[in-house]
Amino acid sequence: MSTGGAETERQAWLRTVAADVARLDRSSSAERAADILRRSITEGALPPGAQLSEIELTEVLEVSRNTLREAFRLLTHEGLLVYKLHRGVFVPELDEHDVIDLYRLRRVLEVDVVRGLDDRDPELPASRLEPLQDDVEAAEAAARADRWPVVGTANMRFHEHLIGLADSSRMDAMTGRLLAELRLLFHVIATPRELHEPYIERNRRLFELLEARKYDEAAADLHEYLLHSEQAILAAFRSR
Amino acid sequence: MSTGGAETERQAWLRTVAADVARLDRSSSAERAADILRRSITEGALPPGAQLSEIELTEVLEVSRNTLREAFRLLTHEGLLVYKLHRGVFVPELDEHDVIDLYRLRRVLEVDVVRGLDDRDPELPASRLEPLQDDVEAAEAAARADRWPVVGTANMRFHEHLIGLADSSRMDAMTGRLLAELRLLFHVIATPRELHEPYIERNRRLFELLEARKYDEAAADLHEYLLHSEQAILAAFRSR
DNA sequence: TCTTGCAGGATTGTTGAACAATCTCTAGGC
DNA sequence: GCCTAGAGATTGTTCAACAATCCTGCAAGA
Repeated sequence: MSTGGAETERQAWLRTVAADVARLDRSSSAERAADILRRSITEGALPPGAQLSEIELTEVLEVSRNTLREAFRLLTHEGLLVYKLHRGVFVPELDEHDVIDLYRLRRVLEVDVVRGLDDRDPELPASRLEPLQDDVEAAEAAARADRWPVVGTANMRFHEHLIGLADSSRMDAMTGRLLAELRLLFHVIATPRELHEPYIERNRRLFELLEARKYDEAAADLHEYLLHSEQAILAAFRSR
Repeated sequence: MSTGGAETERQAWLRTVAADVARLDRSSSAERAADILRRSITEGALPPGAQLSEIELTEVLEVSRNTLREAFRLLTHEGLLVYKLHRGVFVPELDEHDVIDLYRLRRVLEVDVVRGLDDRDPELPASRLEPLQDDVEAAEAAARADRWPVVGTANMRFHEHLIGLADSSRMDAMTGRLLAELRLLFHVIATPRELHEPYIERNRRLFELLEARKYDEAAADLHEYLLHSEQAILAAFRSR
């Protein structure tokens, strides 16, 4: 084995270790509290418009008010909570304008990632697509089990992994935020099946196009896909 | 004056008042502290890699540790500070990889905004371009006065206002973050003149293309512009 | 000489209580 | 019925304290 080969291997190992360390380094209390609240919000236990009382949550989460407020700040900057000065924190109520705004950004970012794959194709190993395949299959399995919220989660993860192909930490962060806000919208829609079912098949087709390295075709497909999804949500929104 | 005209005028006024109120309603202590720190960082008083001591800053800013930590959180989510658990907050040290990442996002967002102006052209009043013109002229004036950091600020504001044409609050937020991080990069570069001078002229050309509603041409120009800027920063970065 | 292990000091993480500022809601006056 | 005033509740901010963790320097051993 050459020295160069050993060096890159060592670098790769160092990277995995660094990732592990970063995972262990979670700021504990505040972030743990934020994790619990995040799940409560994205899973709909805390509906849009709900107010989060400080004293109540300090008891439930067993953290001090200061730490709880730090958790609030974290979630505020993820778009999952909004502060109203001297009135408290609330789960935001998004409207049609937000749908349009969110989807505009999704289209810009996701389509650009797919289109950009052309340039970096040679260095993109096929294994990078595996997470996408897993997500597609997870969605299909959940659909067979009639578990539509799970389908929604798998579909979201598909798009997260899609963005991940760009190797851009900032795009990942932005996408995480966008998808979290999108989840907020889902909860005002009563029919999760109609909302998620069509995209199982579309995600599979998109995955197959990527696998075949037909990136331009995939980008065009994705663009139309997101327009379709936006219209579906807007329609559901208006008729509620 | 027609009723419709008066109505939009009134709406515009309401918007400015709302903005003023929002400015007064700032969460005071924490955000005020964050404002001061933000300036210190973006203007280079706190160089990349510097650690921010809590006890020291509580004395300087005259706020409690808790409030200061809240200010830290705010700046952390703007990308201007990074937390290291049990070690403190630091001004991040960006590298070439970050330059590439930042510029990739700038290109995607800014070019898309300009290209998208085509669709909403009829409803885009010419007055919307005024802030851009002001920025161009501010940069030109500052250049004549040989004040290159001011030129840099004006150039940045030009791009902020450019994104503002999209009327997307989320794009505005993202751009604010991206440009703040970009400022961080500028401070490792010793020659502000070479860094900012070429773009005064390019911004003016871009503005004139927008004024002439040649959006496709403007988008192509902007794309090439950002590639050029990225290369300039990368070059300055490597030869430091 | 270099590494390893161990205090000691310094800094951050978290808590709880306290008070000031602001909002909400109810009661009373017109 | 509508407006105003004040009580009560909630948030904004501070302070002091303690626990947990990190960094530094020094001594012991290979």
